[in-house]
Formats: sequence, C-alpha cells, structure tokens
Amino acid sequence: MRQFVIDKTTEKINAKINAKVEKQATKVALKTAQHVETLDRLAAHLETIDVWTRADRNMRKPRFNRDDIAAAAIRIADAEGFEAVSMRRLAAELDAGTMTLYHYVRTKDELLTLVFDALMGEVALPPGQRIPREWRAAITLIARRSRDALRRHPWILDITDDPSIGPNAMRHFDQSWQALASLDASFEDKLDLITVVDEYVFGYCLHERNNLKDNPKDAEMVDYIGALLVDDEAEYPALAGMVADMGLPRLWSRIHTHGRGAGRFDRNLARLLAGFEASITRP
Amino acid sequence: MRQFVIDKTTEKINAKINAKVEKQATKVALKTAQHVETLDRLAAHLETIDVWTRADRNMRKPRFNRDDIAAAAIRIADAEGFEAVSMRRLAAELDAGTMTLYHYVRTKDELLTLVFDALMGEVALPPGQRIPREWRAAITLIARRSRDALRRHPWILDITDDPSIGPNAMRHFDQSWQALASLDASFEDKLDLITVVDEYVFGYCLHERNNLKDNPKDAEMVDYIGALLVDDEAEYPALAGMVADMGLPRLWSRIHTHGRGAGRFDRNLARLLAGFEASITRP
DNA sequence: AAGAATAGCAGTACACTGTACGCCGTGGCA
DNA sequence: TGCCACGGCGTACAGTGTACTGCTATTCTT
Repeated sequence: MRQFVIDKTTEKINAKINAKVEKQATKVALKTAQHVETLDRLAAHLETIDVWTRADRNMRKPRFNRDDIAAAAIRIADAEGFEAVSMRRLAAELDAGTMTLYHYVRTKDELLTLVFDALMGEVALPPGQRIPREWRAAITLIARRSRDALRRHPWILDITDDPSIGPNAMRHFDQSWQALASLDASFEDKLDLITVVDEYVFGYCLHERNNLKDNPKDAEMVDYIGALLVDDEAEYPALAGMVADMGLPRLWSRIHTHGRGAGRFDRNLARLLAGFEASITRP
Repeated sequence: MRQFVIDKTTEKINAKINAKVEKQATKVALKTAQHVETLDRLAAHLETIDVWTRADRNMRKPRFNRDDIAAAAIRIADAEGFEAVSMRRLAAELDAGTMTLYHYVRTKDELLTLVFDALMGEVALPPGQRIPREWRAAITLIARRSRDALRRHPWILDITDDPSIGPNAMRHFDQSWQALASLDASFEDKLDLITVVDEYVFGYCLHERNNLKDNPKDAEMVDYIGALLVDDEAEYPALAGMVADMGLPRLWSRIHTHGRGAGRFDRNLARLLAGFEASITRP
C-alpha cells in the first residue's frame, strides 16, 4: 500500500509536470516563431525539467498498466466468479507470466484494492451528468448507482482486505458532498448522512446477495424451519404465533417475497432520509 | 448443508422422543409400584421406541460434536485471525487428524455456516433477559447487541459463503419480532423494520472495521490525499472548497474523528427508527 | 553502429490450502 | 467367536500466493 501510494503519486506528479511543460512549450513555441533565441532557453528549460521525466523515458515500456490488470480481474470475476481470480488465471488472461503481475502490484491484496477502486469508478457519476439540486433526489440517485454497481459485481463484497481510499472512492465522496449542497446542516450532520447512506447501501446489498444465494428448494426450507419450530415452540414464541395464525408455508412465502421486493431499497432509504431531516440541527 | 439439516433434525427429534419416553416412564413407574404387569408393557413399549434411539447407542461415540468444532474455530479466529482457521490448524487445536473434521462437517463452508450461527447465538438475548416493552428501546437493545458481537469477532464479515438460516439466526429473528410487539404496524412494515435494522448494523460494522484497519500514519494519509486533490482540483470541487476553508489537515482530522465517534451508531439508528415511525401505515 | 545497462518478464520452487480416497482399529451384535 | 459398520486419520493431489533468480529486450551511451 505504501509503495502503491508513492508510485501512484510520482506517476501523477510526472504526468502533471509533463502537461505543464507541454502547455508552456506550445505557448513559448508561438513566440519562438519570432524570437529564435527563446528556443534555446526553452531547450535549456526542458533539459532541466528532464530530470523528472527521464526516469520514465529511460525505461523499457511496460506492456500493461494497473488499470489494464484491474480491468482483466473484473472481467474474470464477472464471468467466472471471484474465486476464479487467481494470479495465474489473471496472468493467463493477459497472456503474461504469472510473476509479471508482481511488477505492477506488490501483492494480491493490493490488486484487489485497485479492483475495488475501479468499481468505485462505476458508482461515481459520469462527468456529463449533473447532480440534482434537491438533496434528497441527489443522494437517492447516488445511492441507487452504488446499489446498481454492487449488484453488477456482487463479488466485491468478498474483498475482505482494507480497500483504503482510492481516487474513485474520493470522487464518490466528493459527489455525495455536492449532493448535499442544498441541505442546510452542520458539517458533522452531513458527514453522518453521507456515511449512513453508504452503510445502508452496503448492508442492503450484502443482505440481498446472501438472500439470493440461499434459495434451496423452498419446500425443503419450509420443512427445515418447521422442524426447528416444532423442536420447541417456547424458543420461538413470535414465530410460533404467526405460524398458528397463517400457517408456515404462507408465512415463509410472505417473508421470502418481501425480502426480494423491488421497492424495499427506495422505501427504506426514504425513511432513513426523512428521519434524518427531522433531526437535523441547523448550523 | 442438506446433510447438516437432516442430521440436526434427527438429533433433535431423538432428543425429544427420549424426553417424552422418560417422562412417560416416570408416570408409568408410579403405577407399576402397584401393578407389576404394567412394567412388562412399559418394557415392551421402550423396546419399540428404541428403534429411534438405537442408532445413537449403537454407534461408536464420536469424540466431538459440531459445537465443539465451531467453538474451536471461533477461538482460533479470535486469537490468530480468520485466515488462520484452516482445517489443519483446527484439527491441531482439537488434537485430531485433519480429515477427522470431515466426519462432522461436509465442507469447510459448512463449518463456517456453523460458526456463523454460533455467533448469532451471541447476539440473541439470553433466556433470562426480558425484552423492553417499548419497541424503540427493544430494537435498539437488539441492534446494540448485534453490533457488539460483530465488534468482538470482526472476522465474521469475512465469511462470504451463504450463512443460511440457523437456529440461532432464527432466535434473533424471533426476538426482533417480539421487540416490535408494542408497535402498531402492518406485517410488511414490521418486516421492513427488522430487515433494515439488521442491514444497518452490518453496514455500520463493515464500515467501522475497514476504517479501523486503514489507519496508516495519518500524516501520510494527509499527504496522499493532498496529492490526489492537487492532481486536479476540478475533479473534487466539494473537497477542494473545504480544503480552502479549513485546510486539509483539519478537514481530514474532522472526518477521521467523526468516523470513529462513539455516538454515531445510536444517533443514526435513532434517526432511522424515527423516520420509520413517521411513515408507518397503521393496519 | 555496436556495446552496456537496466528494466520488464517469467520459470522454478516452496509452503500452504481444501479435500478425495482408502486403510486401520474399535465397538456392539450375532 | 467372528462380523461389520463406522469413527478416525495418513497420504496424495490439485491449486493457491509469492520469493528467488536468471533471461531478454529496449534504450542510452559511445
């Protein structure tokens, strides 16, 4: 992680310097059309600046970059499941030797950090799209996008390692903050809101994924639960009562269909936001 | 999982039958003090019933049971981390051969399912403790217990496999339902509430764990974020604005301390519950 | 234009994982 | 007594992440 940060930072700094130099170069070039001696100064300047960029130019050009690798990992995980993402499989996907990957990434966990941030890039709003002015609409839009990304790639929830804070996670955070522009609340309240919405989204998606997974033939599930309940009803008084009311199959069916009801996400999010608004202390 | 269910069920059924037989035996025994011939009938009865229990008595007594194994796994995970829980390590903990475990458990995932339910046993209220009558207090109590359990064993969040529904998870569910006894709401609303609270707790704990993990020397984190922000401020307008206001170190410090503020859990839970109450449709 | 340097690239090896298979020894029954 | 079902477990195998160590291609130097 440490190394990653440093590398990434150096990379960015280099890129930035390059950009500035180029920009300045074009500017200067216009003048040099008239004043030739300026060209010499420019050359000298570039020579000096070259200290920074030479490191890059000198190197043999890498076949890949971190984004390529992360993208390949995502491709594999989407197609074959998260457990299929091994270093060997990933290297094969890229037509490279296994150990080659370790020149782009210090460890597999670091790679997963990259993957995580790449997915955060999917939740971030595209540059063109404007954020709604009204804060509820805005935060709901962002929450929905997050949920959709997690649904597209349910396996991210298997990434256990510290995903740290990447550029895209930061973008998401920034956009959430922009979303609250129209909300008249204190700094800490806004932080509360942003955080709790993210937590809700993750909790919801985790729950949803697990619920979708365990879908054994419902009949068996009913049998199993029935066995547990019969075991001793005293242990499950509330459930026993409901079974007495409507029968186990109907009860289970209602719980089951409720769990994957389409409106649940929005409905409970709206409740959360409403509760929030009611409690806000105007700064 | 299938096998687990069947085994567990048979176990329970056997235990139940044993209990009933014993009870009946005592009853009958009283009478046989007077009528000897009844004793014969009782013996015959027991002989018949024995069909159920013989399977157990006949077998060579297993050295362990599933609870032992799950408990050992929890011990290891708590002490040495989740990744230390391998079948070999677990077997060593129990002074058994590695493959012995596979006579209690079909696969490692199944074992983790057991572990998960064992932890749900920690969140369930102990038999003595009464559930508060007022539903907010009750559900808050349950949510806090859940959070505490997840904090004690943060590694549960690494269990990716479908944790299914175990007896203890069911107990938790039942208790949540009991907690809502004083709430005058529809079946679906109550389901919404129970589900969303669980989701909130899991999301909160997931977030908290990740936040606690990534605690690199804060100075470096500030440097790193600073580098990202400087990169191009246009990408992070909201953050750039706040940095202009209060400076990056102070901003980061406020975010950081907010993230691990003690009251956050209760505060946002209360907001969620309030929002819920406001929206409830009385049945 | 040829050599040198240095980076990317990758093969091999090792310690580890989960678990399929099959043998061993024990215990209760006939 | 022998039988035999079953708990216990040693071995083996495919697969994992990655440390180590050369090879090779590309760029700069001369």
